[in-house]
Amino acid sequence: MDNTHDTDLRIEHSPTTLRELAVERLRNAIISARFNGGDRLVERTLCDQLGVSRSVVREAIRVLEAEGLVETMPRSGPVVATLDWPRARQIYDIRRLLEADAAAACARKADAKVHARLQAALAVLEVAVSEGVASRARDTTTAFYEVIFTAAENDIAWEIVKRLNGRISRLRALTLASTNRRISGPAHMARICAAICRSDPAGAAQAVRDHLDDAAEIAHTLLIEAP
Amino acid sequence: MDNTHDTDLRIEHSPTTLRELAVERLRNAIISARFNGGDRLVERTLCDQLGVSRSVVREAIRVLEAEGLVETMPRSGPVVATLDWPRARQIYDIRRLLEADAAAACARKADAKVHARLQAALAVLEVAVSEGVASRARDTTTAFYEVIFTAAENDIAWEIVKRLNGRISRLRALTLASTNRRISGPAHMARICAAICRSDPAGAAQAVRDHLDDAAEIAHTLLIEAP
DNA sequence: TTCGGTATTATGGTATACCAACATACCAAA
DNA sequence: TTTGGTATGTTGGTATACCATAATACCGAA
Repeated sequence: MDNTHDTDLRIEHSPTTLRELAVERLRNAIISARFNGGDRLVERTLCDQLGVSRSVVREAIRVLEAEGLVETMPRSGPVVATLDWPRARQIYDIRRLLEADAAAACARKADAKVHARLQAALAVLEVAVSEGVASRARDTTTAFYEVIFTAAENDIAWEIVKRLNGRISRLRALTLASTNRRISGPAHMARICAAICRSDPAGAAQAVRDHLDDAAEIAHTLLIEAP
Repeated sequence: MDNTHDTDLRIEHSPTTLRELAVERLRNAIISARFNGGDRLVERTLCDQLGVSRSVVREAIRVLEAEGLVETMPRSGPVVATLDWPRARQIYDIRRLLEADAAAACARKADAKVHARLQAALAVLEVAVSEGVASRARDTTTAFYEVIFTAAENDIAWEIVKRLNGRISRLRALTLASTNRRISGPAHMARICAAICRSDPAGAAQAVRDHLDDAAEIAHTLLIEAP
């Protein structure tokens, strides 16, 4: 009996708790605009809606607070976070810094496998955007960037970016799909992909910055002109 | 009766919940190394130590998990997060990006009041470091950076940086106080302060990067050579 | 009709109870 | 001594109870 690979028999059972399910369900409800910015999140109502006890709801709210999706104000309990332009601007600024850095690192480190993965993600993304379903466009873009951050070995930055994206999720869906752009969302991604695949860190970083400059400009228009 | 400043009479009473107190107490216990990386955080034990019910403890743990100070593994409950060099490296990388950007923005935006505030914070910091109490050095450095981020109007980035600093808190105290540096911690801060006060964005950003390069190198030494 | 006082309801904060799952201790048999 | 089976203890996950506070409704007096 060869015991060299004992770890192959290890049972890795990670039970999903109600809390985790509640977090995910609420997060999606917020991101998909089922709950809008400023909406009260009343614990007992959420209990009814989710079919769980208040303990679970409260802990889930703590998690979502930490993600910036929920704000708890004194005397009025948790509400869905609102987003104004100054905050959105900050989020785009931070993303620009972190995503450009990750793209550059990815361009330096990526091998042929990563290139293939990135190109596959781009293809899926292009289909999703052309189909015009905002949530699909957003999810496939997230997957595209995940390839980049994973290859860049920046999982902490990726966690931060994901959270920031959660906070601007409605904006993001709109800006990705926006048709009044000089360069479409997918075309921006294609430029990022091309720069990474020719191992051009500076070009990749610049392509990311271009994309985010564009997205931020659209977000600004959406937030300032249609409050 | 002039009602122009009705808001001056507004009572802004924000009650501090047990949860908030528990979060703060636990966070400090982790940051100050009373709990070390890998230590089990057993709920019922924490209840006894903190003198609160399990509800409060559980919600506090959810918050600290979100900050990255606590990790909950399947089947073994929450433990204090450990820190290895790859993760520390990422944290220093992200800080470098965000802090350099904030310093540059601060250098562009700061007026004489901000300069004075920054210089005052630097003076306090220098005293604290010379006194050799690590927690004081850390807190005063945090205050120094808070002036910068506030002036840069980057409160979201500041939240992120604070959290990241929490995760490397023990390292941070050691690197700030480290005496085997070509340029001391306070001297680095003085360079940052000087660049900001002469309104030199590029110089400020570079001074921050120099500081963080130095700190990361020391952290690397500490983590790799003394595991 | 307006206003003040009181009663009622809603809600968040906190404590406690219950249960399932896992870990550990103990004991008897081989 | 080793091993298997059982009992016991520990612990996290979840549900529920209780309480204080704030908000709202209601009613009577001016």
